Order: sequence, then C-alpha cells, then structure tokens
Amino acid sequence: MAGTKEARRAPSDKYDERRNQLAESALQTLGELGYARTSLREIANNSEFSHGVVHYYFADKFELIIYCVRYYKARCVTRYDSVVDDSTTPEGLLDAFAAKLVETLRDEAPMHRLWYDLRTQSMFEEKLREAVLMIDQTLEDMIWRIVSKYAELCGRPPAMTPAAAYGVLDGLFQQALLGHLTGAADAVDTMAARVHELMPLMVTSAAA
Amino acid sequence: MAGTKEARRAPSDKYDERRNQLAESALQTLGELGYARTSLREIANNSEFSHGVVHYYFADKFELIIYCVRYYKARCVTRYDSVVDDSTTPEGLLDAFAAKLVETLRDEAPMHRLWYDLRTQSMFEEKLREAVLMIDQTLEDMIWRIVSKYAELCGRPPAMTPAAAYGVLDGLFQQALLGHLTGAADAVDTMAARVHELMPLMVTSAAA
DNA sequence: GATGAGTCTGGACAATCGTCAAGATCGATG
DNA sequence: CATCGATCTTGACGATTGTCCAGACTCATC
Repeated sequence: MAGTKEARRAPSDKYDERRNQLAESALQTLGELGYARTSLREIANNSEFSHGVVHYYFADKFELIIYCVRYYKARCVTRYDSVVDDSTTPEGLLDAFAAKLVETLRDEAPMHRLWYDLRTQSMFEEKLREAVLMIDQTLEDMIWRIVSKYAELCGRPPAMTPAAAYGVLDGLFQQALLGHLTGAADAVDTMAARVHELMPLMVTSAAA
Repeated sequence: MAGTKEARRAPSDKYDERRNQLAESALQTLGELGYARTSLREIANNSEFSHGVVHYYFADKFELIIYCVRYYKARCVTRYDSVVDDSTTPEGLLDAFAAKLVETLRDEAPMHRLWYDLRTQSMFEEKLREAVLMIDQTLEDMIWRIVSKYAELCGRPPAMTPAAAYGVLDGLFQQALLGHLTGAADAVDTMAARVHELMPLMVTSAAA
C-alpha cells in the first residue's frame, strides 16, 4: 500500500534500463502529440514493447509521466554549462548563450513545447506539481549561472533576482517557440536579437 | 460542406445567446479542469442544458473551444484601458498597472491558466492556432499601450519592441500565476515588485 | 386547436482510454 | 533437460469520449 514499487529484484540494471527506454518513447510521443492526446498505447507503439508492459514498470500513467519529467531534466541541466565555462568576455558569453538558445529551440522544439505543456498541466493537476516545480527551479538555477557569470564578466553586480531573470528570459523563449511552431520564419533569430538587448539590462547601471 | 453553420434562422438573437451561454459554461469548466480533462458532457452539466444541445449549436468540439477563445477575448481587451487613460505620471501608471495585474491574477486565476493551456495546445493542434495567435496579438497590443504610454509620460522613447515588452511581462505574469496556483503565498506581490523594477528598463537610458 | 419550424432531451453508437490478469516466453540455475 | 522467477504478450473489463439521431417539447401563426 505504501511505497511506489516494490517489484524490482536483484538485477535492477535491466529494470531501470527498461524504465528509461519507456521514458524515451514516452517523451518522443508526448513531444509529438502533447499531453492531452498521448495514450499509454501510443507510447508503447513508439517503443519495441506491447502496451501491457507499461504497467509492469510503472504503477499508473502519472508515475510514468513524472518519471519522464525527471528523466528529461537530466539532459537539460548541463546544456549551458559550456557557455559559462568557456566564455571570458561578456560579449562572448552573450553570443554563445544566444547561439545555444537558437540551437536548442531549432533542434528540440517538440521537447520544449512538451515542457511548457506539462508545466501548464501542473496548474490543473496537483500530482505533477512537485516534479514540475523541481525542474523549474533547476532551469532557474541554470539561467542564473549564465546571468551571474555575465555580470561578473561585466564587473558589475546583477540587477535582477534569479527568479526575475528566469521569468523574463523564459517569456522570450516561450514566445519564440510559439512563433517558430506556428510558422514565423524569423521567430528564432528575433529572439536572439532580443536576448542581446535584454541581457545588458540585467546588470546594474547599464552601459553600452 | 463549405461554411461553419447555416442552420441559423431569422431570430438569430436567441441562437447567439445560447452559444454565449454555452461558451460561458465551457470557459468555467475549462478553467477548472483544463483542456485535457474537459469533456462536452461536463460542459453541458455546468450549464442548464443536456449534453446533446452542444452539437446543435456547435459543429464539433473545436468549434466550441475556438468560439470560447474569441468570446473570452472580448472581456480582456479593454481591461487595462482605464490604467492608460487615467494616469498622468509614470509612477501613477506603474502603480495602477501593477495593481491591476495583481487584481486580475488573484480574481481570475482559472481563466488565465486556461489561456496558457490553450496557447500551449496550439503548439500541438493546428486548428487552435489562428484563434490563439489573434488573441496573443491583442494582448501584445494591450501591453504596448501601457508601455508606450509609460514611455510618453517619462518623456523618453521606449527601449523595446512591442513583442519584446509583451514577451518579458508575460513571462513574469505566467511565473507568478504558476507560483500562485502552487501555493507560493507571495508570488503575486513579488511579481508586482518585479514589474516595478522592470518597467523603467523599458524606456531608453534608464533613470532613477 | 391544429400546424410546423425551432429547440431540446435522452439514449445509442463506435472508438478509445487506463487498468488488469492469465498465460506464453525468456534466461539463468540446478 | 527441468525448474523457477523475471519479463513480456495478448485479450479483456468497465468507463468515458465525441458524435449522431429519433422523438418530445415550445410557441408563434393560421
């Protein structure tokens, strides 16, 4: 009654491996169809297993989706670390950051619309909140590493809180994603230009 | 075959009135349950009609939802006009704007999470895109009336494009909504403070 | 009061959903 | 080869979905 799953035996390697395989298929399906139209059968169809196996590895639909969210996080958390580590000037960091934003928006648009979908679903479904808020915090931390490093390279303290910096940048990113997915050819590059304009405003006493 | 609905007869008053009644019930239900879990039967249950009547006034689910989106727009478009018209100083406008944001976030949280839900759904569902992009543009215009009036009262030109201003403010608003709905007691007031900080950065050569 | 167009009800349909369980298959151990 | 737990397939269940329809109701008009 208490606990998530007690069936895992000694060779838990394969058990976790299968869970990750299913999470991979689930993420692909969710990114394609969205939360509302994704069924467990469709997820299984996009894997090499039958639909019954899903309930062998996950108690119910929510456990699978929440596992997916956490699994997805592991990929994102370090995505921008090289930008922070390799930059030595504020302009260089800003260019690298914007380029990385453009790249990730172009290459992983389905995954990002899924993230926004799940985050919005958490406004309605309590069960998703814990996992979603955890990722949201992780993303905020990631953005803050960029902004604080940028401020450091500028030799000035940041002018915003971590949450505020994440909020405004995430707004621009989501706007660009919507534009990109709805046919606006210049949405991605426009976002890059706006990030270039906005970033200097995030350190105190903005200078040219 | 072509056209949306040709059944409406002479007394089209009642016809439109019923459609609006159903849209009202649909918006209430969607705001409560979200797009994914809202069924036509549940919408009818929240109205004074039976579930069959929905298909008498709307061809299918999408026509109802799209009608709801446009119906919803009519309420929002003028919400901040008084803020623009009644303000005579930048500080006064900023205070009134932030207060209105706080008020609308507190009083109509379900309606706003529905908006973000539908906007995200439009990333997956083509049928929703036209209506969603239309509202998004309307909201951008609304925000721009605020920002440009603020800049005018400051005696300086705006430092951002309309889309950029909308993107960053919408990001902060969505962040506050998520926090508000997930139990962060100070999310709303924190947003108001951040809007106060951000707004001066939206006009050229930020001054204290 | 009879007529008929407009409106509404309630039941039915096929499709799909999450969930579950009985049995087949696999693979290591004896 | 026989055994047994782990893994997987397959079919089924009850519930819910969007959609449709036959018939009942409403009400102005003749």
